[in-house]
Amino acid sequence: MTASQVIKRGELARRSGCNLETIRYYENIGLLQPPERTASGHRLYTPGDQARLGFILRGRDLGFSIEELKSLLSLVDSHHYSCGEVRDLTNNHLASVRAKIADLTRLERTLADVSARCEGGDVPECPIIDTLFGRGPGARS
Amino acid sequence: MTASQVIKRGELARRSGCNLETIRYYENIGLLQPPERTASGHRLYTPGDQARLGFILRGRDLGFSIEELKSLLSLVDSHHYSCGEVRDLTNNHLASVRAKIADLTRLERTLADVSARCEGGDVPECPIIDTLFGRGPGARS
DNA sequence: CTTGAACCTGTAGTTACTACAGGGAGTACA
DNA sequence: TGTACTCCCTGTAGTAACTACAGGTTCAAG
Repeated sequence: MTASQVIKRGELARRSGCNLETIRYYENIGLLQPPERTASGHRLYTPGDQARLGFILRGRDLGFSIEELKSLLSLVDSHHYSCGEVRDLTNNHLASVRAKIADLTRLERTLADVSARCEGGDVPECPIIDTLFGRGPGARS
Repeated sequence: MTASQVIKRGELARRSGCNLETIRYYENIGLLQPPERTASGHRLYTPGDQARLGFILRGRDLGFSIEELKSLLSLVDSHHYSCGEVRDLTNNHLASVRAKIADLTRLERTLADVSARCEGGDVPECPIIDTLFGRGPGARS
């Protein structure tokens, strides 16, 4: 490991695009392992650390939660993970993403519907307000 | 206002389906106005209060944020709101819901894609892990 | 040798709640 | 009248996933 491959937190933040504080946060919660330090306490990140942060950031972009990423990383760390375990975790996450899309799509339809019934303009009668007060058409309760 | 129309917090929670503590929370942050109290300090909610909570809960179900609900309620409270203002607020919210759906749909495609490339089973090679480490096919960086 | 950037630590703020601890009030029953 | 039990009161802490700040070292350049 040559010295040039080892970088400090600011440089890691710049290279990875991750917020400086977030890197420390990931260490605090155990996603990143505590890196080596200089004599005066500055963190030194190896290429391995950098790859691990990349893993975390890509996982985050895919919407994995911290807990899911911990599971994924502990599988990787165990060195005897199976592809099947990883796929199960991914498919569970995929299912929750699909559930969220379904929820939001229902919401979208309702909102578009209620907005379409609204004429806009300067009048004080508003079907949206009526809906929210439960006195619109098709109101339940 | 007859006494039977005025209810306490527990009853309001039961009738509205809202969590007991959430009612107090909505008062603390200014969504619900502080209700009348008995001599000993118990809150008494009028039908007007009950309608306002209903408004808030329906708005919440439509995905409006607390801040958006505050805006909506202050329009209603002003008694000279226009339908146009309400519709603008709704359409902004609708746009953000659509943006979320678009984000999640992209996510869903990527996840489905990467999961499909995964054979599962007991092997230690996994395209999902490879992707997360940035060494899968089509990896950027 | 001094300035300024970068680093260190712990802690507080964000959203929208939910839950709990520790106490006072209201009501039913013996 | 006592007491048991539920309800209500308050303030505070916890959740997810960060982000930001204050107050204090350390490093690197001129």
